[in-house]
This record gives sequence, structure tokens and C-alpha cells, in this order.
Amino acid sequence: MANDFLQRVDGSPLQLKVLNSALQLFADKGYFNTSIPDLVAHSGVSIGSIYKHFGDKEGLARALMERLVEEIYQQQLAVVAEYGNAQSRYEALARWMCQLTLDYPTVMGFLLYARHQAFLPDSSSICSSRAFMLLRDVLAQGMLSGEVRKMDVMVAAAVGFGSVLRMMQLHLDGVLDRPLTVYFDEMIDAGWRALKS
Amino acid sequence: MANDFLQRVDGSPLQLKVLNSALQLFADKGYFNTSIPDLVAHSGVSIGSIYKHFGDKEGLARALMERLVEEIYQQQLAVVAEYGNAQSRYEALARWMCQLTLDYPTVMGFLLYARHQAFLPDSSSICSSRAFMLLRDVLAQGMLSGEVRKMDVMVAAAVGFGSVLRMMQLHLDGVLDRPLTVYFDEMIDAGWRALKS
DNA sequence: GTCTATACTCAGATAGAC
DNA sequence: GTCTATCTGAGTATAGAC
Repeated sequence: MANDFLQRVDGSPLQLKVLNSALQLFADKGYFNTSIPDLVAHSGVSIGSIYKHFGDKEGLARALMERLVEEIYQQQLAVVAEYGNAQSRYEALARWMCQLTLDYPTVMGFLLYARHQAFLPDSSSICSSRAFMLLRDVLAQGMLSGEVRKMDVMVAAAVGFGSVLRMMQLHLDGVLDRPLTVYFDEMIDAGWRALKS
Repeated sequence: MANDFLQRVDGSPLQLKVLNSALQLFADKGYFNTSIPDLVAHSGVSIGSIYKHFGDKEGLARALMERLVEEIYQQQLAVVAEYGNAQSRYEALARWMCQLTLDYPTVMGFLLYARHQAFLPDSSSICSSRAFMLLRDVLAQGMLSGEVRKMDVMVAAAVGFGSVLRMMQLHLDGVLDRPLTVYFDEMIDAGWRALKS
């Protein structure tokens, strides 16, 4: 279920109800296909309260994206902290990304596909935010330690994680014949061939 | 400029004016931020004619996507036809993709990011359409000829072209320090390391 | 076939009671 | 702080003249 993705974010119970409803509806139908009355019906919170807390619809979207990015980032940090070298971190991060896709497919579809620029004019893509930069940094450290071949870090991140993101998209699009997990080892193996010294 | 992307598509002059305006506006502001009056102003075609030819806004979007996919596919075919082996085809396709991104950034952003499902409920992602399948087939042929390592073709395509797509996105997001072309050789080299026998 | 004028719906946002 | 009732305008779509 998508409604428990935001776990440790701060906010009053009422705010959390609205934010989780927004996440679920935006992920499911898209931002523009979700009306405020939809949110009222889904969250059980009145329209007055929603506007009181978030200002307007864009403000709600902004608050939601903020917490999504933070949640993703915190999860990433936890994954990275469990491992000590670049290769195991790479694999663990890829596994975590795939698991998120399986557990919260609509949310991941929302994160991967939605052009947030279309409804949040001044926001850059989620994937160019802190979250993606941490992926990059993991590989940068691997270069320092000699595990990862010397190359441009952005290219390394694009090659290493771009393939994972692509497989996630293909899975979400229903293009893959077999479950996503079946492809995992081969995918990681191929990615690491491009990265290793 | 984005307004000449659709070159050889069929349709009356009036239809082409509308379709090219739609492409430009959808790519620039997004489908939902583009109103029919916007299209009228930009194309110079009256609202009555637009509805006469395309039925409704969704019909217009459908007609546009149809031609976009066709245009992309035809260009791909032309690129593939120029080369005889998998490696050179891989490089040529990647170069063509990057060049499109440089020449038509908003259009490519539209293709890469937009969740077309949000406004075309029954359409799958553009990248799971014919266009992406041809990328896959090029690598499948490479496996038959022995150039490409035996592996799942979807994984191969995701690794080989996912990295290219990712670099294109990073470029469009303005995250890259240097011009996209600077990264090209390193990107292709890394991608091919993952694919070669 | 193309246009102008218009109807209708409904989403976003606010006012003000409680 | 939360709610209900209401306003306003934008946007889709149609009718019908030419």
C-alpha cells in the first residue's frame, strides 16, 4: 500500500492524513487529475483545513515532495551505512531501489516519471536532488579506494544506476516477462562490469 | 526549435500546424498547463477546427503521440541501417539520442519524463513502445553474432541504453557541469564494457 | 471546412460560523 | 483550528453562421 510510505515525517495527524492521501492520489492518478475535493473525500479532512495548512494546491505538492525526498534520502543513508565498500554498497542500493519499486509501485512511478517541473515550476527533478548525489558519492568513494575505475563520476553514476532505474521503469510499464527480482543478479553483474577497475 | 520536429508526418497543413503547436506547448509547459485557447493562439487555428479534426483534447494528444513514436522509430531505423555490427550500431544510436536531446531538449524532456498515462489512460510509456524494442533487438542481434555477451536482452538494453537515457536526463536537468558531448566517449565505453563478450 | 460566440462544468480558493 | 457554504474564473466543448 502506498499510504504508509511516509513514516517518520513530521506534522500533525491532520497534516499527515492529507499528505498521505495526496501521495496516494498523485501517484495513482497524477497531480492534475487529482482535485481538492478528491483530497477531501480521500483524507476526510475538510477543504478549509487543507488550505489553512498548505496555502494552496501547489503548496501541498511542495510539502509532499519535500518529505518524499527526505524520506528517500534517509533510507539511502541507512542502506549505505550497513556496508563498507563500494561494490556491496552499489548492490545494496540497487536492491533497495528494486524493493521500493515492488513495495510501492505507484509511488516509484510518480518519482521516476512525473515531470514535477510541470506543477512545481522552480523544482528540479527529484533524481538530480540529494538522493541521486548520494548514489554518485558512493561511486566516487569507490574510485578513491581503487574499487571503481577512474572515470567521470556522473558517467559512473549514470551507467551504474541508470540501468537499475531503467529496469524499474520497464517493470512498472509491464514490459518485463518475469518478476523484477529474477533480473537482479544479471543486472548488477553487468553494471559492475562497467564500473570495476 | 521544437516546431519542426515533426517532418514527414501526414496530415493537412492545418492539422500539422495544430500538431506542431501542441508538441511545442506540451513539451514546454506540459499537457495540463496547455489550454485549448493556448493552442488557438499559438497555432492560429480556430477552436472549432481543432475540435472538428481531433475530437477532443485527448484525441489531439493521441494523434500527436502516434506521430512522435512513428517519427522516432523511422529515425532509429535510418540510424541502424547505416551500420552493420552491434557495437557501431550501439554507438550510433547513443549518439543520435544525445543529438536529439541537444537539438530538441524540450521535446526529449517531454518524451523522457512525461507520464503519458496521466493524460492518455490506455497508452503505455513511449519507451516501452516499438522504439525501445528496436534498441533491444540491436543488442539481441549482437548476441547472435557473438559481439555481445549472452545475457537477458532486456537487461542488456537497460544497461546499454539506460545509462544514455540517464545522462540525457541529467543534461536536461542542468546537473552536468560540462556539455553533454564531452561525456559521450566515456559513457559509450562504460556501456560497452557491460555488454561486450 | 473554418470560424465566432456561447454554454456549461467544475476546480481552485475564500469567508465566516462554530 | 476545523468545518460548511459559496464565489469566481478558467477551461472544455458545442451550436450554428458563413
